[in-house]
Amino acid sequence: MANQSSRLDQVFAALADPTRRAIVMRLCAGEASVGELADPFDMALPSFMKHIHVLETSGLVQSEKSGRVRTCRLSPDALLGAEDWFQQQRAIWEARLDRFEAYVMKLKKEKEQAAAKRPSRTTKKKGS
Amino acid sequence: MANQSSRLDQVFAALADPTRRAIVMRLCAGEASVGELADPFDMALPSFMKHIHVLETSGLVQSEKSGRVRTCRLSPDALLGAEDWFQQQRAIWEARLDRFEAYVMKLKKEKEQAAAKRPSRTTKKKGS
DNA sequence: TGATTGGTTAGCCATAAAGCTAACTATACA
DNA sequence: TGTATAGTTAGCTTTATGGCTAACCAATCA
Repeated sequence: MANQSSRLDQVFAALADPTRRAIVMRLCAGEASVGELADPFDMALPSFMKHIHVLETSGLVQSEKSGRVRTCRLSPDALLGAEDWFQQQRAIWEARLDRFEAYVMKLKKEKEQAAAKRPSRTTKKKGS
Repeated sequence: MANQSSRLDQVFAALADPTRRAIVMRLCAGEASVGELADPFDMALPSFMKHIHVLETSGLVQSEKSGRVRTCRLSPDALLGAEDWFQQQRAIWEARLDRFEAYVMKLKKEKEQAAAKRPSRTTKKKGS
């Protein structure tokens, strides 16, 4: 029934295509008509329009038509939303690295203390 | 012939699926076996393994098998690569905003100067 | 008014994606 | 040695994606 697919799903899916990434990059530099956007691509217009539509339903791009020309512009919110996702993951990842480092330091310290007590067992496993 | 699809394509495509994002999030907290990863999902193992494989060919995840259990870990490089892409776009976008702001300021200044010369035309268009 | 331009709709096709079941391999445990 | 566990392979189905052509509006321009 439902086309249950989150905003992030749509944004990442939109950005998974090189044509669409190129469009986004182009629009970062300023708004443009469909024709201008399509020009560099060796692709039939209807195919190209599908990409525009994907970008639009993902929320990355907005457009409006005046006269017979449709002007597209970037809507940076969706882009920032996706960027946030990365930063959250990185925060978790880095926290984990910190914990890992703390763990390694603890191991190291224990090992040093053990070595201080029994100075001859430094390289051996199974000392018990 | 060639399966010409860039690393960024693959990373974004991998992240476009909520199951795979969840796996990445889980792996941010530390490595895990396929079984542990699959547990929260109501999905047959072969289907789940496909997701792992997608993540692996995208470079986001690495895994190795010891005995009969395969352990997966995040490889943060690909994640950082994608994050970079956003930051580059944002840099372009912000530079453009700066230029736009400069342009608006210039317009404003010109308008003020025009108003100083002909004080009664402030709201009208087509003054020529 | 008639032709051009800019975009849109409709519909087709090939391939890829995401899920399933069934059957199999190989390690580990009893 | 036999059984349970952890993945894996093979093969099937349904739906989504990315491309095309052909035909069709609706503004502009001559």
